[in-house]
Amino acid sequence: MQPTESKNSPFSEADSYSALAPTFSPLYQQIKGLITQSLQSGEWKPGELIPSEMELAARFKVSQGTVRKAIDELSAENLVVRRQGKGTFVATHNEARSQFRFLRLVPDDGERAYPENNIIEVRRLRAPADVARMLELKSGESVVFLKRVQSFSGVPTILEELWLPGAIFKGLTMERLNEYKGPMYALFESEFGTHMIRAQEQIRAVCADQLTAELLVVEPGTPLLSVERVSFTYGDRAVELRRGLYLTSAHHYRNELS
Amino acid sequence: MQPTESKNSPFSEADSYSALAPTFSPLYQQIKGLITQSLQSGEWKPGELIPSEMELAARFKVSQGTVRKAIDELSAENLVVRRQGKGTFVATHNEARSQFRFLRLVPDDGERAYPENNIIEVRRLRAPADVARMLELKSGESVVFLKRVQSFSGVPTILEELWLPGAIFKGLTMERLNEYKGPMYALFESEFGTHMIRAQEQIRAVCADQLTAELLVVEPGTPLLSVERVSFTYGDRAVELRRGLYLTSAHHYRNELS
DNA sequence: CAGTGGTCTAGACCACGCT
DNA sequence: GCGTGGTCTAGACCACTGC
Repeated sequence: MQPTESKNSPFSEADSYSALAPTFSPLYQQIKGLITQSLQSGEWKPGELIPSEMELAARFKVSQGTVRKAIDELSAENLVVRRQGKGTFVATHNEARSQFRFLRLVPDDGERAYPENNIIEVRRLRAPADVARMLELKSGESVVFLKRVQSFSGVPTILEELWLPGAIFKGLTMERLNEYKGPMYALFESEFGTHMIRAQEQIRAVCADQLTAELLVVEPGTPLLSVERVSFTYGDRAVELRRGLYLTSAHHYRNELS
Repeated sequence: MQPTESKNSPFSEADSYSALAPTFSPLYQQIKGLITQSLQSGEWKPGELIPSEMELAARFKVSQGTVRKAIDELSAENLVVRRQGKGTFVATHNEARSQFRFLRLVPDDGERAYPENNIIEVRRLRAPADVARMLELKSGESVVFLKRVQSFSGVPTILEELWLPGAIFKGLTMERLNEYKGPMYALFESEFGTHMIRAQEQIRAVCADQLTAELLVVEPGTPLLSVERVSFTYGDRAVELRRGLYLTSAHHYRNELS
């Protein structure tokens, strides 16, 4: 293992492969890249134990400290989880710990609880232009469309539409979805091998139209939070577009700025 | 410099000060705490250069690597900024780099630009109960109340009310505020010695009431984003309460989930 | 007890910014 | 050329987990 350009190791003897490559990146970044590749390729699946720091150091022929720094960053990005005395695990949505990771709507008072799920509609259709653009597909390619209402202790609060690339989410059925209690990302991960690592949201205020009002059992015109989300899996591939309408009379969207 | 409990250094000879202290924290965390104290006390002011890693290592009698790890975390928390070849600086809001750090409203298309500021009202008054609670004051203590409209290329978009502890923000006047172009936090920092390090927001959708509609030049009933923010300075002291109403017809609140 | 991640040290060299 | 932070290594010991 060598830096992409120039000698970097204290023991580099032969700097004879003099550089053409203009890009330099530190060793630990390259290690991080290699580990990420293994995550992406499925060599280690979500929830599994990855090799110990010593083993990885041996595999890549670098010191343990270098592997450590690579894993530190992966851990900071929530791609892996370290557990002292046990090892390092691939991050998963199938854990109590990550139930609320992507759910920012919290009750104004009272305990946080995961909402009930009510699937209204599941269809396969051709991607409209805007959806295709967001999901990095060609317009007209197959997508899975999904509509659902989520309720907190019986009160309908979130109306959501999802678009997913048809190629990845082939066998997605309403039955499969209704069995599930927790976050949909847990199902996406275990059933379709697609683990979400980050997402980007655009938030607006809108008024409920007629249909929305009926589904959320509010007056038409009620102000709602419009949340449009694009989610990404390994390698920053966009694999989900979500458009949600949140009722914020007893909940709020919480955000931490730093 | 020693860990709070038990020997930790490879060279610790005398472990005769056998522990009563039940709490253990790593050396680098303690160093981090000491550096934070110096930041809080104003030993190094925003924008200033702090001592080099070698100097700090000598001061605290630890290795450079330990100081490095402490500063790494402070840097990750945006309390300091490292610049290779120059040194480590105390983070400041008086920099182009941090203009948009706490402003999450971005235009749907076009370049990001800092909005114009229009102060409507500045008053000293006694803290209402809810405000006092949020700012960790006693009900009735003096606060500065501030109301303003912010416009993007002439279009009024944000209506905001601020409450600030009167004890800290004594000489805050409308003139002072109107001179300023950039983020208010830059002024708070240089004029009142209060540097904001993080904030927490609660977001809802609401409808514009009569007065709001006039100030934002929209129809009453227009849906708006309600953003309530509490900001904190060193030591997690709450020092600002902000209630904003954002017009989201040409802008959106952007958020990154990870 | 062995194995894992977590902390700490010491020393080397690299990349960068300035003078 | 010097001083800064950035990278890399090697080796020691600590804290936690599970056999």
